[in-house]
Amino acid sequence: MILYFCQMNLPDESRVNNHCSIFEFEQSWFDLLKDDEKQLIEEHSVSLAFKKGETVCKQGAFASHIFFLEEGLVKVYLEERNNSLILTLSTNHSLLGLSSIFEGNNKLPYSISTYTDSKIRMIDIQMFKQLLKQNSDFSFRIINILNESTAQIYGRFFSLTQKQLHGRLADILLCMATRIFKSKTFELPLSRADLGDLTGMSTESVIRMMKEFKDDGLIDIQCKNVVLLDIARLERISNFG
Amino acid sequence: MILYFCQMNLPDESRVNNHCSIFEFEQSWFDLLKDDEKQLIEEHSVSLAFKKGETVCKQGAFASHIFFLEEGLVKVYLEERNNSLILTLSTNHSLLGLSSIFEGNNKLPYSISTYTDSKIRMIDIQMFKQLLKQNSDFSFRIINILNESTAQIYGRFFSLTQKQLHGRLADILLCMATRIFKSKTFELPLSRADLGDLTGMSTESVIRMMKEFKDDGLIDIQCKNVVLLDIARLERISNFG
DNA sequence: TATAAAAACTGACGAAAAGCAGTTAATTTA
DNA sequence: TAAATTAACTGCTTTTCGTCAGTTTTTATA
Repeated sequence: MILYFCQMNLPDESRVNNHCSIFEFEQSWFDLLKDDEKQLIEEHSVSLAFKKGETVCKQGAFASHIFFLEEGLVKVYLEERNNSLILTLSTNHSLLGLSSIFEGNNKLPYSISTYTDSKIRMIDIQMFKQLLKQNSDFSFRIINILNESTAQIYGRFFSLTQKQLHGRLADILLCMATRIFKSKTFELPLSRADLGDLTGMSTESVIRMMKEFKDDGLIDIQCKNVVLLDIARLERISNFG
Repeated sequence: MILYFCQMNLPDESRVNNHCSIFEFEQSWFDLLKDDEKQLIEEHSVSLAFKKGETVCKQGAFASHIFFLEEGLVKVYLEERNNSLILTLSTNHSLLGLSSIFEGNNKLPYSISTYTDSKIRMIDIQMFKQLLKQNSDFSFRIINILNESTAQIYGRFFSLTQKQLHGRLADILLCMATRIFKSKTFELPLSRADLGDLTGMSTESVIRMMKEFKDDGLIDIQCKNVVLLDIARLERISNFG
């Protein structure tokens, strides 16, 4: 039985929250700025259109912008030698690249690339820092955003280091359903290799585990189309590890 | 040959930085406060003495304080079921518990406990938030501190998920030498089990790897006393994975 | 629409690392 | 200072998971 665009009977966010890789802001930071500050942002930023699969910024490059994801889906990832680790997926209205606001080091700590066609506003980092220094309501909000993101990273850190493949895959599937697509049914924008980078496992293992989940009636997959069939059991797998 | 308190011929910080679990602030945040704000901090905080091994705060509890580690060595860690994962070790002058400055959630995201007798100033979190909202130089500095800590977590995240035991152990040993003890020779304050929680490996594996390193002439250990003998090779192991 | 290229998938194999059960050594504590 | 408890260590077994070497399917490109 495949449900299309089912009424969401989705897991309780607060429980999934912790092991989730997706990063979404409801908070509006822009509204905290004064009119002249808003204008400054507009003047010192441009909105660019990126195609699916394009690189937005490269780890190690000098940080020149803060990125505001107006629309799209992107991955934030570390790359070193042949290994790559996805830190978070980010959707609409995320503020990215905040980690480069660090006086000691002006290099980007991660790379960002798009999964779908995306619109990204690139905000001059010097100007952004200036606003942080002059508007404390704004910077307090940014601290909140940073802390939310840190909490997510902690959850993923725990998931990837303490759970085994079953748990990690369950985590990521639940996360996608609740956080990105807000539906039990969705079309995966990531390749199996990307799922591997996201869960810290090999591409082959991703495929094997997905097949196992399918055989067990937990999910249904046809290539990119995923349906979560038994969320309660997926949650148990996620919690059990 | 065992060197005691050798002149440090220690690895280049910038290279080790990334995979390091230790967290140390040179930056002074207190000086950015105005006199009356400093006074507020003093009035709304107490300095407590913790014995070795004591718990400072528990994950999941309501966050009521920011912790300033005036003296000592502590671990910041996640605990869930029987698993535990050390996020960072922190030494003198670290500001801890900043992650709980998050409007949406006032629960502590991690636990903290001491390795050595420690002096910790507990600062009322409401007052701390108040200062952040009114003093943007101060909150900008806090953003810097948060970002430094995030960068460290990323490095550890990468290390624990992409490297195997050799690399992870090398990472942590180099890190201790450069960051905590600032000497090739040091007395380990952590048990083998703690090293396991820090490197994401079992206690037995820690012991086995340490023995292997010893047999290979990389380090010398006698129970708690550690000497790094071949730092260049340890770095190669760290980089190679 | 044919061809090339990239993803998805499969099965066999082996390496890495955890778990177990027990011993020895080092600390506590009575 | 002896007994009890905890930590460190060892060898063996088992599990997990990655690697390799393919085939099949899908997608992109000429």
